[in-house]
Amino acid sequence: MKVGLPKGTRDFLPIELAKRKWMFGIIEEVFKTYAYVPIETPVMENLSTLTGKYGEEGDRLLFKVLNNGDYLSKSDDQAYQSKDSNSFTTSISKRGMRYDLTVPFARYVVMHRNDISLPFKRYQIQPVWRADRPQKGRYQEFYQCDVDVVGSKSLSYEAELIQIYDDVFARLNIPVIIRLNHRQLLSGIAGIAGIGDQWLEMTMAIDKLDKIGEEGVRKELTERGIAEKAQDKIFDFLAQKDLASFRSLILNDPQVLASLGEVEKVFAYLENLNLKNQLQFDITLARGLGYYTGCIFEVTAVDAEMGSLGGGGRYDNLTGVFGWPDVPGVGISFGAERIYDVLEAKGLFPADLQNGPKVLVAAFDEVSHLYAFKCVSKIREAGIAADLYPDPGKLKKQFKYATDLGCAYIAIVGDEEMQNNTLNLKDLTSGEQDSLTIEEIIQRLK
RNA sequence: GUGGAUGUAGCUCAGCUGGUUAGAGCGCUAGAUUGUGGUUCUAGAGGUCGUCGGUUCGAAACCGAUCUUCCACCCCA
Repeated sequence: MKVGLPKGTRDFLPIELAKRKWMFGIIEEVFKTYAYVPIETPVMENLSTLTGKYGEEGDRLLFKVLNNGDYLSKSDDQAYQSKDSNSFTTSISKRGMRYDLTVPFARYVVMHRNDISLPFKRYQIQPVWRADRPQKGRYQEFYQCDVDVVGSKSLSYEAELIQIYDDVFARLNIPVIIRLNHRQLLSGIAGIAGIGDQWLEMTMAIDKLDKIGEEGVRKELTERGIAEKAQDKIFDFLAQKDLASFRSLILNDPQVLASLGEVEKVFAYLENLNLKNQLQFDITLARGLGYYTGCIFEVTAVDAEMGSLGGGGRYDNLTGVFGWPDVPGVGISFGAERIYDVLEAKGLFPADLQNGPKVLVAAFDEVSHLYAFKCVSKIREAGIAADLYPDPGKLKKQFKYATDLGCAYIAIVGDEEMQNNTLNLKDLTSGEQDSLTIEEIIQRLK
């Protein structure tokens, strides 16, 4: 039997999991501090809940779950004959695996609207699945950490979420740039440039400005059928680096003015609050997911070659498709795998992440092994992680096992120790050792 | 989904234009050392050369398919 893993998925070693838990712990702690509560949703959703929410591209990346039973006899034979994969798929698959945490959350809010009170602030740390082609920092199974609040239009939440980004990355010691933009500012620019109906295409093109430059963006805009005159107008706006100069370009377009006012208000909330990371208004920031309607965010590491470490935005009508219109919401997501990779690359995990027991007890012979078993029990009763090596005898083996496991101490028991009612406790890092009673050891290891 | 690279011991990698029994370092196991790990020395184990098929007297090497990983797109965390 040849063993292997589906592509884009991974196992985690004990030390890796210790690091991940440390990272998730910090993120979760910040979420709780800002008064968000945890929820969970199932791995699978009805396919109808997921399809159409992420655009055509997203539908292609959805993992579908094959129906149980004799699914072929109930399949759409006509779709099969005409090689229509989409129709055929829906006839043999009614469930899919979650693609992100936001859409399932929207479904959750609608279904539990009588059990939650608005504004509802929740966080959710769970894996999601995408049938994307894997690359570095890009997997088919990966964790997202989402914080969202639904049921309020207050821009104080935008400010709060920026604070959460700032707080988490400061605690993780990763310097980041938090970029902020507004979706309607983008559509407003498109309107002023006379291409209001093509604003989404414009957005996708200018999103790449830092990657392909002005020339590249212009080329792409031309390919998308946007006239040169309109392009010039667009680039007038893109050249503006701050809000004030941006404002001077907007004549009297009420929609754009209002959006700009929203961005300004977010900055006003954060004024004098001493963010530890850089917050930047960036008119070129665009985010793919179709459902954002207001402010949008993205976080990138200052000095690491890694895509975005997180993103989010305001979606004023996400629950509408599930039958509950006009519930505004805003949220952000942390990309756990990428943050992990940055932490690893920069050596930012604490060195003392304890993944093994605090102490390993080593016995010298069968008689002392019986005694050692009772010692381990007492240490465990005191709430200290302790283990007993199963085979008495060779100390070399027991030492090696203790080191490999990451134990801080080893406690050796032989004739001498049994007579004196002690154990020989050795600090594996410093090499110091003492003869101590069980009580003294518990005191020392607490 | 498109284009391109990659795969040899647990890990990192050698292996010439196809030619005896496929190597090294690290790691692993045992011993030196029957009350002390990390250092040192000695010995040892470990490979269907990603998989399947083809070309050839002969394939780790050449060709095809497939899978994995990686890179650039697309998109995204």
